[in-house]
Amino acid sequence: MFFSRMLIPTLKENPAEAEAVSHILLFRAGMIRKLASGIYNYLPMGLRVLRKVERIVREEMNRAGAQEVLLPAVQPAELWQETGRWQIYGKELLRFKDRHGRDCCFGPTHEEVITDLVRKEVHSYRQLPLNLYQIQMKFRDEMRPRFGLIRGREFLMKDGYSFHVNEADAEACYQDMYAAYNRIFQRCGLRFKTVEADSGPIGGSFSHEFMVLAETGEDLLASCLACDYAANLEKAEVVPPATASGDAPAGSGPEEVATPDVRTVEEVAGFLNATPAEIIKTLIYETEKGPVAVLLRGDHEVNEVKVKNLLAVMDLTLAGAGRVQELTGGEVGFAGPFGLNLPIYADQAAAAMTTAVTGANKTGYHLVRVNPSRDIVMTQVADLRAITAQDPCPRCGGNIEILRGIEVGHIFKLGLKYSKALKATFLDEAGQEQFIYMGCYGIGVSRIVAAAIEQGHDGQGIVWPLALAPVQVGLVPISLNDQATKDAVFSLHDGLEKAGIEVLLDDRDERPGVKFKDCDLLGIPLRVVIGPKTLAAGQAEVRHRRSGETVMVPLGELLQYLQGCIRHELNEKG
RNA sequence: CGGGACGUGGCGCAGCCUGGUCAGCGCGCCUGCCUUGGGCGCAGGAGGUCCCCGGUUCAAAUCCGGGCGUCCCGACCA
Repeated sequence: MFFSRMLIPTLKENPAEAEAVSHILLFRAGMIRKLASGIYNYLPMGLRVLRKVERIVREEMNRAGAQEVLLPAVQPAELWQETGRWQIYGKELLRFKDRHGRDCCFGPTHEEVITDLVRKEVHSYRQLPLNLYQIQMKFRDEMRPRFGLIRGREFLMKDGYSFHVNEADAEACYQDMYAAYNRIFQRCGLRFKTVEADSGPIGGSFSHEFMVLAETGEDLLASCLACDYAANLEKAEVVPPATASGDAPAGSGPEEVATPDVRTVEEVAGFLNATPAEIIKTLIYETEKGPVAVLLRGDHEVNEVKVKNLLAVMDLTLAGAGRVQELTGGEVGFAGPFGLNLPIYADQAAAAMTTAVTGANKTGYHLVRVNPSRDIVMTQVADLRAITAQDPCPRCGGNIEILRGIEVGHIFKLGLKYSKALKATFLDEAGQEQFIYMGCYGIGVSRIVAAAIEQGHDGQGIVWPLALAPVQVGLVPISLNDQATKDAVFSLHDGLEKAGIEVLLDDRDERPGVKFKDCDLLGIPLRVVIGPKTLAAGQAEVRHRRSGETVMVPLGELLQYLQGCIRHELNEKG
């Protein structure tokens, strides 16, 4: 591969519109270009990386017994109406009409299509189980695409669906996929964490997400330092407080105190000379089942997913200022659990407090010396807050650390949701008609490209894991005007290619400095420099991108040396 | 969808407040010379509906109104 003939438009300056490192570097390295918000062109080098990820995913999926298919990107509305998602999905679903006026959408996911295929072709338990996957462009009309490839509207995804005669069989498949996913991300050379995830309204006993660890990740996860427990923050259980609740505080009951213009937890704490942990905050939420109040200790954060799951609601929104006034009688900042005509859900930590400060539902007033178990009528006490680094691990009691990650994979059991909606059934051994049990497994292929950069970069540019690099070796001649150098470098290029090594020869009429900069920016793992001086010594200089380490290698041993580096690097990752 | 910002040669920006003298700078690109171990130097050159529409004005990149696009924060996310 010759640099001079490739479309690799590298840039010296950062693009104004990019903020995330991966976005900036993909852009500067000439790997992607934006066509519209959240929609990108992949240029040759970017596409090569994407293909590398695809290839690893394919190999491991196939190895795990899955079969590749390719489903249509454009789907008819009828299927979505059958599952009811045509109505539910919202504006994220890109809808349009064909020339006949039929409603269509660009597929954001393919449960409908795959289930339709299977219901038509599978009728007997003898045909099951079946594990089908595809690697395909999806389109989700995100309200806010961001961070380049991390959250685009159009993105490449591997989505797989499995079909089973029963839940036990689905679970076995889930375990296979779990193992396959771990192999995939390992082979991609990523530092990642497998975490328990919220399975959402679809239910199912478990769900896992695969998170690439990066400071810039959009997701938070809790990970135990002592055992292997790790969970998405949305999911991580909080251990109930050890102190027994119900001890009445010494002295009298709730007392109203004037707290003019004191609204936030911090303000209340400061004003009453208390700590946030001695305050109960009352959040008023709107749901499709009506408004509710949620009680939390002042220093804790609500976990809305837990609240949603407890209430079994889809919509959960903090009430606006007007509604709060209407429902509590006080302005925002003075809501409390007394005299509310609402169901009250208390987090277990709030419920266990012995003496607390709450709002008085009257602007300018709070109540002190509140004992929740004695004074507050609580509809239900539950785990409703987000875990913190101060909480113990719910499994072993060890210390928890909170990490950031980028979700690159998600597996979960779908159960019968789609097979019931679409009537996908089979006849079992007894001739009984049964619904097919399903599983679902996704990988954000294009997102992995970006995630790898978020995790692998330095001041000079991208630092690819060898398995994902667009090419393995960058070959840089110091001067092409020197005939000996020119000859050496071209024959070396051919030799390496023949040996199956991916090499990019920088044959441009540029100064060495320019080539070094671009080589670093592109993140090519191994750089071979040939110049009159090294040539005279019968050697080549090999530089490792990640470590910056430079070694002189005799020309005769170069191929072997490079092969050794590549093999070592790839094998180490499984 | 709420909040904030931006839109000027391919890219990054200045100019706008205080209308004219303003279309400019750096990078990139083209030609030539020179140079060749970390984005070199010199000389010459090409390239712009100043996002769009409308208004104010003798005069608009600049002021006003509307629209479109893009980015950032938030909400949202099988």
